[in-house]
Amino acid sequence: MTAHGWESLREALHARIRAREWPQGALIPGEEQLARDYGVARATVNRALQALAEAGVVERRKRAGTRVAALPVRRARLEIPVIRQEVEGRGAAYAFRLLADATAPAPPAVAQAMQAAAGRMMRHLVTLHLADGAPQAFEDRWLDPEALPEPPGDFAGLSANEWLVAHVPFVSGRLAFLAAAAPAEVAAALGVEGGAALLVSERTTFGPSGAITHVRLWHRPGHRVETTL
Amino acid sequence: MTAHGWESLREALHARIRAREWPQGALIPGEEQLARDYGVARATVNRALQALAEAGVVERRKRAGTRVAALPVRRARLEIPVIRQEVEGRGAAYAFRLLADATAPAPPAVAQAMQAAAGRMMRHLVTLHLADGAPQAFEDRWLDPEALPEPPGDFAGLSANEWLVAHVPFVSGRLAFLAAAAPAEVAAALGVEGGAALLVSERTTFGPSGAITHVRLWHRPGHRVETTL
DNA sequence: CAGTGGTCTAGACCACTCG
DNA sequence: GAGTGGTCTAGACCACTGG
Repeated sequence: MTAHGWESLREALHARIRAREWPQGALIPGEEQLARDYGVARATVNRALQALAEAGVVERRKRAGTRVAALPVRRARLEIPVIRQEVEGRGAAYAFRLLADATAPAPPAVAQAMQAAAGRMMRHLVTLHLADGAPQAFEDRWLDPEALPEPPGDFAGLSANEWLVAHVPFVSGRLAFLAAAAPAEVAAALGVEGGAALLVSERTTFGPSGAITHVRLWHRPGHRVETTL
Repeated sequence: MTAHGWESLREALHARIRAREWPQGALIPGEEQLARDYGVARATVNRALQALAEAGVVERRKRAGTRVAALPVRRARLEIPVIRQEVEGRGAAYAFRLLADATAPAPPAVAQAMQAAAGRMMRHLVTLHLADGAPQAFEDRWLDPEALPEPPGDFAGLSANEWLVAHVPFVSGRLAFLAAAAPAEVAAALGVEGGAALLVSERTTFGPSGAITHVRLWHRPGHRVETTL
């Protein structure tokens, strides 16, 4: 019943939960009680329980106490690197080609994702990312010029992604992964057959004054997004 | 320069970082200094900085101090629900059909992912998950019987996934998302055309005594894995 | 070896919310 | 209204690691 640090205390409590000492949904003792039981300060118990709550093992509510989660939800941490970093991290040379740069009315799906009026004029950028000359990802980006604190200029030398992370304060964003068959334009750029199954990541980024950009990234065949739980 | 809680302190420091007061890679003041500056206890500064570190905004090392991260890596938290929960959370009725249950030598790819000897005999389960009777996901699971603390019995009434989360202590796992064209068997079960682009999640779970199970989950067309950043 | 972050303690106050 | 978790303080010790 002794624990020296909050991590070992977390393990001790986690073990008791796994052993069904407290069944699913059951109330476990309060922080003060556990602090006495284990001979530690209440703050230490608090940290251990917060870690378990963050891991989805328990649910905590004021006044109601701490309960064993009915069905444990796994939470994974996903790291989303800038493409250039990902490529260079593999020891490959990064490059990109700006395939198109135009101003056009945003398609309905994009406008909806960005919570903007349908048909709003936005900057549309199409970029191909390369690793050692081989196609890595096909990027389709819509950028709301009104949301930018300063005009970005052309994106010939610096990718839009990197310009944005350096110049626009980030507030929140939405990210989704899905699978889709490659349209002809994407397939041609990536050098795959039309209709090939590709992993697509969609990202909408919001700044202080609303949506900034919406990106659809078609990854090369075989690309995997990996994480540990 | 006053901050009342660790969250407002985190915001204050984040704002100074975004304002380039400390450039990328720069060392920011130590905890003790910041505690004096803001008139709070060092523990409060510690919590604020730990939150920024977890968000990828700063990097902290003992002795070396806290630095502004060179390129901010976005970290997203993915919640991986049990399929039944996901379905029922949408208000649909969950069901599953066990399509196959056999013992067979693990294919090389599976054995490698589970860090087991090639050809090791494992239990192979094929399951179709349904939401309101409509196919939701096609599951291909390999289960190492040696890694289980107790024999699981048949999985006719309780899905293998739920039996495992309830009976096997979880240590770590690997999760990957990819896109793949549906093989004939999967396409038939999901009611889609062969070769359709499907989102696939692969998961390998490790217990105290090694790999427990390896799962390949073919999601229905249009399925998205979403998160916020 | 010295400075930094990591952690723990004992005590306190507060916000929230359940009964 | 009362009990719970959330947070803060002031002080302390320690592990790690860069110079």
